[in-house]
Amino acid sequence: MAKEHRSRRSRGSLSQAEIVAAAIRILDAEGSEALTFARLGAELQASPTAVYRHFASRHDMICAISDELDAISLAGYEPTDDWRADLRELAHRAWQTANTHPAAAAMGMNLLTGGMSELRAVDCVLRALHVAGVHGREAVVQYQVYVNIVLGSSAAQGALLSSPGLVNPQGVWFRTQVYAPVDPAQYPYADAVMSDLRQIDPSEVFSRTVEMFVTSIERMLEGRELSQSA
Amino acid sequence: MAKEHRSRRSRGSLSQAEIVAAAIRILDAEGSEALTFARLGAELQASPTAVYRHFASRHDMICAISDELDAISLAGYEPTDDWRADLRELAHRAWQTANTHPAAAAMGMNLLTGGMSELRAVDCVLRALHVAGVHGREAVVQYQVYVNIVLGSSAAQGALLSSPGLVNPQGVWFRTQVYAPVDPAQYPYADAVMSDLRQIDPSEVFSRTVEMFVTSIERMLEGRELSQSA
DNA sequence: AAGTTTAAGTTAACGCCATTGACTAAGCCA
DNA sequence: TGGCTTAGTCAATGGCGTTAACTTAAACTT
Repeated sequence: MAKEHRSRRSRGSLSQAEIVAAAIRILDAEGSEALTFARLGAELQASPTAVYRHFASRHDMICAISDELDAISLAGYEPTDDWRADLRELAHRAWQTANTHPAAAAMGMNLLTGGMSELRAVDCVLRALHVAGVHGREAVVQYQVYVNIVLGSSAAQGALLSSPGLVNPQGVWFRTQVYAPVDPAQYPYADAVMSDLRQIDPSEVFSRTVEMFVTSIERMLEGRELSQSA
Repeated sequence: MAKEHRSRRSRGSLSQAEIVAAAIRILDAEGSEALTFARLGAELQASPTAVYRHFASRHDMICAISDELDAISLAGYEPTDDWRADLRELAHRAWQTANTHPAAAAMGMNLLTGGMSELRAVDCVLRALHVAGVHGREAVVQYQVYVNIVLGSSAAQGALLSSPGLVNPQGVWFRTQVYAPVDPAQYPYADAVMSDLRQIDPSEVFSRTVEMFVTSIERMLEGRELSQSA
């Protein structure tokens, strides 16, 4: 029963990058509740408090994790001349990341990380808008709409996938707590489509949302041409 | 220094409704970190653990708070025959609630509460879509898009308003942590609009997003008419 | 109305967690 | 080689959600 003595990690063997990688491993395998300093220490084969030499607080670490999600999403991305394809691609990448690392996405994807990868992501979206012909203040507003939509939906997807009890074996979602003794006639519209509600494909909803955005940009550009020719 | 003895609360004097009301009061005044069982007990002038007679866990209580946010948003809402106005009105109400109770909104607005008010909200949105002429599976998908957008944006707004250090005295947002030593030339598009980024009006972004949704429904209906006349 | 039952409110405790301060030793520079 | 800096470690702390056992007042029974 003697506590197994761990050899002290050599000086400089830890880094923010390694800690973030370990954290994501834990989140993927055991969910958001498992991400504690104790568990992190075990994963790193280091003292639980060693992390504090690299992050000021848990929140700081989570921001770094979130920024790493941005980095993962952008890895290998190359801008093109097709702004539609770029906006779809960037959205798709965020969505993919949320599906690959749901707990991490639920935890940090709607946070402002203040990190380099987030800045790069901002730049990529703004570039696509610029290529489309959206500039200045308008670009910033549209950027914010896009980010809200893409990151909001992705974070929600992460939460859905990583919260046990919300997803059944077939992978479709349902409500844990049934709307108890309610008169169905009181909520006829909800009642009528209850069965459909359980069978929504989240990725279809997401791509619809993204298409909605792309179309709205197209419309804006069309409107601009009209007013120019007038 | 003797501990002030509180007279025991009489037997049925606590209720889920009163607890939720107290919780929202605390969240509004002191932010999400202040919502502890101890603080809640003080607010209710009751034992911290008394809450457990009414909610199975903290998470259950938060779901109830979230459902109350739905109730607040819907209070006084009356459906009309104008589906556009109804969708705007419902979105505006959620947004208003997020601005009035930011910490509560940040905490629970993208949760599935399983409560009655959520069900009523679902019914209201589906009704508006039905009036518009969107039914069945299509209605469910559009409903989900709408909910993701409205609740996602509102929850993000709540998080923004309730996280200290993200909002300056003038009310416009900025990043706490500046993107440290980065070559501006590496992210030219982000760099070019940095000053604009700090001056976005979130409510403008929100109404743009809602208009985008309404317009996309209109377009869908137009397309439907075209294919019918063909 | 008296006795019984039930459960809401209380009390005290437990275990987990993030965080801190003091300690240790490994790499670095003079 | 010897001191200095600091990453890694250890031990302790305070706050938190949660639980079990206890109290007591309302409600039910006959």
